[in-house]
Amino acid sequence: METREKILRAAAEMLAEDMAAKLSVRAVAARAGVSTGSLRFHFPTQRALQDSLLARIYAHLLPGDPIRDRTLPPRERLLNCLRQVLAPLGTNEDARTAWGTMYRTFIEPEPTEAVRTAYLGHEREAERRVEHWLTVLEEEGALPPGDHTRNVRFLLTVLNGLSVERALPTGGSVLVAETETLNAAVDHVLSTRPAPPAGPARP
Amino acid sequence: METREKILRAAAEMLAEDMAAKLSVRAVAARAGVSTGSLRFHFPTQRALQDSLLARIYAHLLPGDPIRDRTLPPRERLLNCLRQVLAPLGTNEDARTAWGTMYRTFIEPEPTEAVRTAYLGHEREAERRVEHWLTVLEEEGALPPGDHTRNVRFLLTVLNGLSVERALPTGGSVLVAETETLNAAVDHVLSTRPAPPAGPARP
DNA sequence: ACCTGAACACCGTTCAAGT
DNA sequence: ACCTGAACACCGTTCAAGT
Repeated sequence: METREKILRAAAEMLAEDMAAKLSVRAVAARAGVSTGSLRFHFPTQRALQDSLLARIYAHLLPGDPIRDRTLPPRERLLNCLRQVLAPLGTNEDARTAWGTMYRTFIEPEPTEAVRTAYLGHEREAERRVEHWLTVLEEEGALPPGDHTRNVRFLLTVLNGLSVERALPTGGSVLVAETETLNAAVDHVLSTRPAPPAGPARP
Repeated sequence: METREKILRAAAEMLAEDMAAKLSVRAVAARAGVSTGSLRFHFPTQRALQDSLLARIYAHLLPGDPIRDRTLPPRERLLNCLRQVLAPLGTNEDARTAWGTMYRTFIEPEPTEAVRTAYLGHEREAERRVEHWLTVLEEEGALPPGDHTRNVRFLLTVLNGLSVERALPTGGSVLVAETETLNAAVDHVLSTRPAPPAGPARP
């Protein structure tokens, strides 16, 4: 087996055993049975390793890419992408247990460096996905060119809010409220021009 | 000046010069002109230092009753109101324990009728608050008259998202990301006319 | 082209020792 | 009670040297 693959598998194993595993150069290299230098040869930076790993995991977890479906208008496509993030959460019971593991893994324990970097890995992967969608829409001209990080953060926060609301007790229909809020968020993103290179706040 | 104060100021300066400054033990200690041991004496952990710093910044940032303060433009007032919701959550440690009780109270247990109504009470109270703000802005003409429930739900979802993000491990500065997202949300609300009586989506 | 492992410059935290 | 600075156990990255 190629070294690169050995490294990725070793890292994946460690992550499977503990969602918040440390994944340091030396730990992964030792587990894979290679040297730190070799690991660095294949993954020039620690972040590169984590990104490759999470990208692989997420790819295996949810295929399909509604953003490229040109038969639908941009708004509907972005909406579908966002829905695809929420879908695996389920509703009620499912969402509650999903949030249970989320809570126990990343909120309840002391935010040690291990926990922190594990979470930040997931966060970066999520950012990359949303960024991808916005980039596609930008290429089509549905979104003005520029820096999207502001909009990415905004959408991720909305998704976070909606996902906890799925786990919380609910009054009426979650789904209509969710759709309305998603619509509002997408509206906002599709009607703002991206931020200029610098500046503290306010588009 | 007391050492503790010197340390906090040194850290504040460094953060002022560069929002993404490193704030390592040695860097801050050197800047403050104290030893690393002394810094550890006043702030038992690096996180303790960051928490004290952020607490001070937020405290300095938040005055009282913001929505009626006609000296500020509507946007800033609504922004301050939203911040005032997030403020008592605290950051890091505080936010984590706050979310702990939230989780154990409303998510973990079976959503019995008792749990449900208890939560819905809180939710309605939050809705009433936000509704109040939007009504004030409507009376001033900053917001077109009509039904605000859509916008209320939207803002509450954003607040939910931001509040979990406070409890989750954090990468860079919570402050700037939070401010930008709040700005985006307020922008959206202040630039939409309220929805007509019925219809599935899209203003 | 791939791999090794020592070396470098950093971390945060601990702790005996001073005042 | 406060402060010092060395020491410890870790990082991620670099790089001359090997195959």
